[in-house]
Amino acid sequence: MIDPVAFYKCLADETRLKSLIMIQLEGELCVCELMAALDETQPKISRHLALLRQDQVLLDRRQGQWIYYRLNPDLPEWVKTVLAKTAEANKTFVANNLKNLCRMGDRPERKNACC
Amino acid sequence: MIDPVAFYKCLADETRLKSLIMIQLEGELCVCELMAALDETQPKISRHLALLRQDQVLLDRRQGQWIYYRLNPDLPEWVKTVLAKTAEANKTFVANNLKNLCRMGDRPERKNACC
DNA sequence: TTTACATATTCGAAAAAACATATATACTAA
DNA sequence: TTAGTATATATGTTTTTTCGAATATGTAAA
Repeated sequence: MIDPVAFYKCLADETRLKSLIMIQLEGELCVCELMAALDETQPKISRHLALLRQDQVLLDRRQGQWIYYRLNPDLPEWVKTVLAKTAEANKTFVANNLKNLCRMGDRPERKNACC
Repeated sequence: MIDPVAFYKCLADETRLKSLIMIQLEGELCVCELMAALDETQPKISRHLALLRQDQVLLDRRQGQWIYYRLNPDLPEWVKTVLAKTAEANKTFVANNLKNLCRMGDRPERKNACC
């Protein structure tokens, strides 16, 4: 059960919507990757992700020093559809941000520093 | 072209989201019908509908003293999908409001007074 | 043209959301 | 243990949103 108004408040902010779209497209992202892609401060990203986690839209997982966020697979079907369609139809909205996205998983030589 | 953040701000308020869902389900509703269904004041309904009109989500049409609001048929496909899925999946969210909905079109004997 | 009804808009106050800054926690490697 | 990196949270402030109340506009009927 999810409150539709609360869900849409999650999407009604540029930082959160871009984070969600990029996570939808990439599968999983950590805070420092989002900081680099969105060019925003750490507390700002962290605060918005905390909100998405509290509303059960995202799940988090720690791996070493990093905390990765992903979509909650138990979301209702209609919510998954909304998120998928939104990401698919708004790739240009995050195009410049995706350019600045460096995936740490793609660079195992960097064991101890983010982007 | 529609700004996805602005679009989701439209959905991020109980009055607006319920209005949109009911309009999606009913096809077209006027202000006084929404007032009765949502049990809210006239300026409040009117103000929220004005916002939805400004953002091109709704179109309005005057018929006599009443102004009917309907979905803008020229919205992008992904937006229409989001609205349709949201309405379909959240009928219980507006169930009590639909109970209080009196469609003036169904009562042609009332030529000069709303619900 | 007066009266009633439907809707829109304005304006100031209240509530909510977002922010920057500072600080706390947690993990890693030396 | 210490230093460095990543993330979270607390706090006070600013911005945005929402609201109620009053008022204005437009239509219809008498």
